Amino acid sequence: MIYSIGQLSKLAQCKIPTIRYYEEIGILDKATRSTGNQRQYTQAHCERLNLICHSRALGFSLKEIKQLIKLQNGQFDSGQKSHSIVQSHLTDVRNKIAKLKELELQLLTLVEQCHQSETSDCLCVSALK
Amino acid sequence: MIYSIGQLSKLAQCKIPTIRYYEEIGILDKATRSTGNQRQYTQAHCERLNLICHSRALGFSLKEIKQLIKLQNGQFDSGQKSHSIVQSHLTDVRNKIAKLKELELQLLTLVEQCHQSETSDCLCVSALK
DNA sequence: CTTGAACCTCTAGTTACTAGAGCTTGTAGA
DNA sequence: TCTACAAGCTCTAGTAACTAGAGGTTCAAG
Repeated sequence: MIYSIGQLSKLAQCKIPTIRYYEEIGILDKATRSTGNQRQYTQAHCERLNLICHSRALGFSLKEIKQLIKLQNGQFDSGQKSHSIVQSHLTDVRNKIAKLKELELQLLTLVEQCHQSETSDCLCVSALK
Repeated sequence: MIYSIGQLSKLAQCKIPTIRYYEEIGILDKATRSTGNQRQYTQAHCERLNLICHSRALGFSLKEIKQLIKLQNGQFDSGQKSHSIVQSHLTDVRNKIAKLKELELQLLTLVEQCHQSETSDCLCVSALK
């Protein structure tokens, strides 16, 4: 299964120039090229790109994402170093989850406020059920 | 309770130039100034800054954060518009939570792999208990 | 008063995209 | 085969969000 950059863009919900950028900086493996010099991506590229984009949307830097990719590829440094990297990411993830749950509660509070401020016009509460 | 920019920086875990940047673009209210022209921040500033920094760390853009702040200040547009903004953010938050939980699982898998690849040197498993 | 830390503004650089110009390739239809 | 349009290419430069450093001022402690 071979994808053009446009197809990959749609699959991974990631803009074409961004994909080129990721390839240029090395976080996404270089694509092979057709005889017309067009990029040819594989399913593995697609999965990698999904990981990158989701992690970016969650606030991880590209540097952090690179670390994760290395670890997922089984490229472990010394046990202690990999351990501290994984541990650090895990702590970060759990902090983000906690913070997002707080934010969720705040947004639900806003729903209530929105309902109270414009009872006749606001469909917030019914829409959330 | 009045804070200098350095104090606020420590409280909110946010760099001084970033605080200045946020004030300049208007996402953080302007501080009053001392007779020596130094910024004087309040507890309210501190709470606002916490919201901004946490939201940034979670991958929200400053534009999105501005929207949230407006809503929290009770500045509602028409009911339909505020509803769709809140709904959109709530959906985003829930998606991020789901994605983070996936990532957490992946990291826990990495813990196992790390353990298997370097059993004698790796303290991952015991450290997580 | 002196000294060093913390503050100020301003300029410019870094990271992470994003847009557009000008060109080539691929594909569908006539 | 030709034409037209969509999708691809590289390159330059701009935007968003910080970040660093220069050169100066203010503050606080000794």
